[in-house]
Amino acid sequence: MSAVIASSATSKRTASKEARRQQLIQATIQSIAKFGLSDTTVATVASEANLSQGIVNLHFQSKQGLLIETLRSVADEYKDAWEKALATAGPSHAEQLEALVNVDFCPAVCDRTKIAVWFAYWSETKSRPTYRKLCAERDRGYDRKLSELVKALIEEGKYQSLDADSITSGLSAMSAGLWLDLLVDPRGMSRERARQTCRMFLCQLFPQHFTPHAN
Amino acid sequence: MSAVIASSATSKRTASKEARRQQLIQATIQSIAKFGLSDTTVATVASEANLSQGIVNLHFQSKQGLLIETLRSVADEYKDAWEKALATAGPSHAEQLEALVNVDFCPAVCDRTKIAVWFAYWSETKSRPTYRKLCAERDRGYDRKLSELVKALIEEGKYQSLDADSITSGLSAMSAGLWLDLLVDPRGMSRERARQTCRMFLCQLFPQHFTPHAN
Amino acid sequence: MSAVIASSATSKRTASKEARRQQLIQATIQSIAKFGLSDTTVATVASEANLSQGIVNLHFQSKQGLLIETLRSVADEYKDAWEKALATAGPSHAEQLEALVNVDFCPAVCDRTKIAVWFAYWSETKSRPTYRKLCAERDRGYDRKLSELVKALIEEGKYQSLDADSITSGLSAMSAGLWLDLLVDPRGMSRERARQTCRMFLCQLFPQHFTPHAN
Amino acid sequence: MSAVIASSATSKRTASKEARRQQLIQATIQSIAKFGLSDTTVATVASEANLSQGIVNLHFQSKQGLLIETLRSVADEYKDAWEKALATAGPSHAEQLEALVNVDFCPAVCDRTKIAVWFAYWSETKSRPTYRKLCAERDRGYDRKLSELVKALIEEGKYQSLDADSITSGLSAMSAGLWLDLLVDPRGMSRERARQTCRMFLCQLFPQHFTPHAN
DNA sequence: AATGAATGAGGGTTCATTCAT
DNA sequence: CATGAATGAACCCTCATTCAT
Repeated sequence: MSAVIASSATSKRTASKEARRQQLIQATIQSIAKFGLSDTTVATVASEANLSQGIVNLHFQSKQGLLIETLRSVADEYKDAWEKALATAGPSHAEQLEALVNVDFCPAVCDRTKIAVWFAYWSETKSRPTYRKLCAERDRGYDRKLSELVKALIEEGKYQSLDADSITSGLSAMSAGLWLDLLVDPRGMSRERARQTCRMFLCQLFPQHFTPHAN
Repeated sequence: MSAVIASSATSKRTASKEARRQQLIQATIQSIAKFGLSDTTVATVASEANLSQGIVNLHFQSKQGLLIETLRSVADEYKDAWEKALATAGPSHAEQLEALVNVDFCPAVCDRTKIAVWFAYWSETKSRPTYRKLCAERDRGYDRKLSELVKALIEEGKYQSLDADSITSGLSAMSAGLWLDLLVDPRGMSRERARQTCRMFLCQLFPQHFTPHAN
Repeated sequence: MSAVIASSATSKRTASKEARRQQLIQATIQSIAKFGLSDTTVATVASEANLSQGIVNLHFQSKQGLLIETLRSVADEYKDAWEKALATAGPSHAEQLEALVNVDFCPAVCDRTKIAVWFAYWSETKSRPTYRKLCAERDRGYDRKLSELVKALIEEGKYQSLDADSITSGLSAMSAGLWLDLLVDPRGMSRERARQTCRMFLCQLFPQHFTPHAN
Repeated sequence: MSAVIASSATSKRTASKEARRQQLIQATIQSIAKFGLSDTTVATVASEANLSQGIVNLHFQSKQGLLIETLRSVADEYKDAWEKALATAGPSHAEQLEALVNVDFCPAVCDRTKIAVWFAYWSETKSRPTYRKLCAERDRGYDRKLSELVKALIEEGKYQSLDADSITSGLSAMSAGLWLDLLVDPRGMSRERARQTCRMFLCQLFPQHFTPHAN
């Protein structure tokens, strides 16, 4: 579904090239998780990938290029994940909303190394327009979908006291904040606890649609 | 209340020295906000402070020392803020809880440059034990207080369906996530909107204690 | 005989790497001789070698590493020289002793740039244990051999008034002192004069074995 | 006798000034002995003297100035010592020669910190004309006197086989070499052993004038 | 396509020197 | 006189990038 996978269907040479790029992107993710973004150098990436120094500038024009492609890769993967989750989930608005929220805590997406990458880039977003653009794209689609579903649910359930925008912002923020907990204090927070926490709020907000323990 | 202010009352020589340290810490905050942590160099800090390069190693032994003191300063300030807020607020549990939650969105604390600092350090927390320790200290006190108040409110209001731990984690996470929105997308989020978002959730969770529009 | 020459017989890649190391060591010797040890910087060495600054840390981990390898190189060369001299010289004790003493004044060893290196390191020996260790190793073998030969000659010639230890120390010291003269006042002292001076003392000490002008 | 002492007889202010200079020179000697010349900084000197940083540039124009005055001080002291020794010793040539040689191993002169200073400067003599000049002055007088006495003794004792210049150079070099031993390997060499070593050579060279054990 | 030796700009740090106190 | 905070040039070292192999 992603551009990456698509291109692997071309000639062998191109495929090999793409494989190298993926290898380097994965190594970059590992390096950022291990050493942090400031201590991630071309050398740490190459070493993580068991490849030579010069390889990065061969496949990406520069270190900056690699970093951007890495962010794009993580963002693409995220988008693929929630699009797939929505496609797989039941058709009701509640089911769709639950699927969307749960994506943030499924193993494929909610991986500590990937979370490390997200926060690394978010923290530099202010000084790097390119990062912001990529991050914003990620959020735009997700938030729009989330907003749609929240609005639908409110209408459906006549939850008159609820403000859709606040709910959307709040749920989205809660996810991000729980990710932060998973990153900073993995002992105090787990994927499962994080998921339950979100679910609890859904139960309180939409009692007609979500009930405790119903997972 | 903070060590910084207290020490400024000592001898002129010491005060001057402490003033320089504060000046450099403020410059560091500005630099991190402007350029990001990876692009914050001794040169950018010195320039931001309109001082010479050598000054950093004169007052802090190293760049690393300055960065740690900067984090400590922001963390101290945060702690001072919520302790003061609790002391100022009304005595009821609801009032105390509201005060605690609101602190995160008061101008002194919820400043975009300071938020940039928080996320910069959080994102390196995995590879830098010292950062984690300092950040953890910050959260420990706050979270404990938050947890106490949530539990008291649940008991008071007989909110039987609520799980105190989930509420605590969720509220705390929501704050952090809203900060992230303020950092990454300041146009889409404001301090006021963030505060209202949190309040909306409090209203839903504790309808007996919090009602809409009652600022 | 030396490790350097031996290794040049290995693969081209390794040889090239070893050649660079040698080039840098030679440049270091030149720099120390020209500017003194305190004024020898990575820049002066790189410039002397017509290479870039970064090269030193590429082949030696640090400047300190280069300095130590330089001392080791000079010390190894010295050891090779006197071992070879002994192997080449006639078998009699007197011939062996003469060869050993003469080594200190042969062009390969008694080069003003190398002498400059010796004294540079000797003068820092007190504060740098590594230097002392390397220098001590050099002296140990030489002095032991010198001592052996002096003792053998005393026994052979029944020189009852001579104390072997004093002779050994004295001859060894005289060589070092003559090197100093060559370093500090090259106009007032020459290799040849230095050699003759030593020889004169040998004639006086061991009249049966050494006679003037017999060179 | 030295200029330093002489000037201390002037006004109180000047005396105090001179005292500070002496204090700093002594601190410099200590620092060179402790850390080596390359690691001797204005800071180490000031610390050794328990004074503030700026003091060096107050009393000497520059660090270089202090270093030169330090060398001059040690050289002056040395000259004073041997002049005094000659004045005190018996009138015979042999007595004068013995006194001159012994000066190099008397506690006042043959101090390891001072020897460290000598070698520190000698090793930089090639790149620093000023050092060479000061060191040369020291040697000139001493060597001339030594030469005179050796010549007188040769004539007196009809030591026809001896070459005065070689003897002079040899004795002088031996002294320097023994100093080096004292500096580099203080456990293997002592002032007393060094003195005995020189004496042994004198006995062999001038048997009519020097006899063993006649301290 | 891949390597890794080499480069050199720029990083943090040291330190001789200056200067207000 | 003496101090020590402040400066800035120059140090060693790192690292993204280039290039011959």
